[in-house]
Amino acid sequence: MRMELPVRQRGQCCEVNTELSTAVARQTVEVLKALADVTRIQILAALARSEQPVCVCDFTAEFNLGQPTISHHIGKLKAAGLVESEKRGIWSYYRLRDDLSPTVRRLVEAATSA
Amino acid sequence: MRMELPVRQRGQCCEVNTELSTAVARQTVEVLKALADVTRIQILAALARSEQPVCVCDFTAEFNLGQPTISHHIGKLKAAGLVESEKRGIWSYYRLRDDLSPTVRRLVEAATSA
DNA sequence: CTGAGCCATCGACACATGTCAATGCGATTG
DNA sequence: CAATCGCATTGACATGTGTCGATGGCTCAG
Repeated sequence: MRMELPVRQRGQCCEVNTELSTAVARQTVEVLKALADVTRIQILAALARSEQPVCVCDFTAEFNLGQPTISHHIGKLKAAGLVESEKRGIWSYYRLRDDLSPTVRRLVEAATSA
Repeated sequence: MRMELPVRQRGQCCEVNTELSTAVARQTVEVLKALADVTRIQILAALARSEQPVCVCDFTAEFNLGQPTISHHIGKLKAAGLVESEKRGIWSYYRLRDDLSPTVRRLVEAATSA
């Protein structure tokens, strides 16, 4: 089942099929960087599962982190376009955006499912 | 279609359903961090599409980066368990591992498809 | 109006990360 | 053996990132 290793000649490299434009890659990386943190991925998993929007104080109570840190993480999720917020009275309610692109949605699902 | 915002009381936060253990999250983040770089995601996309294993010099020629930098990135992909290598003669051949867990495989596909 | 609760922002700090130049090492060619 | 090639490793540097304490603005209860 192993692939055959191609025969090479010194000083002669092969063409590489990137097939993934730098622009697209950059955009995907933006999302991946937003996901690549333990706290943020747990926040996102909670939002993906929650029936109702969640407040910042809920996360502050759940995780062992200060409130500014939670705000910072949620801000990153929002900046990446993964999360939207709605302020009512004292509270800021957050939820997963429902207009994510198919690619981003698949990434989020894969990252928060396991 | 908007979710109803729950009614809150001051000084009383709600429970949060993380439902994603810290251990699992940490493991997923490990993979996400390996993917969250423009160069690495392009390398991985090329490996995922290539019929044959690819050498380091191929990437060095393709991207506008030095050879140590490419080696560094491939090393990260290997450390994350996404890539395996085989050395023959002068060349180090790299390919995408074929024994990835379903979750990791979905992540890689979602990240390299768009 | 006043105090208290919720949250965002700012400044600071330690640490991780991407990049490069220089070096080293094994394999191959001459 | 000597020179060259492919690649990994090292050290150094600038930049990005997670965390915290302090602060300030906003809203509601009294």
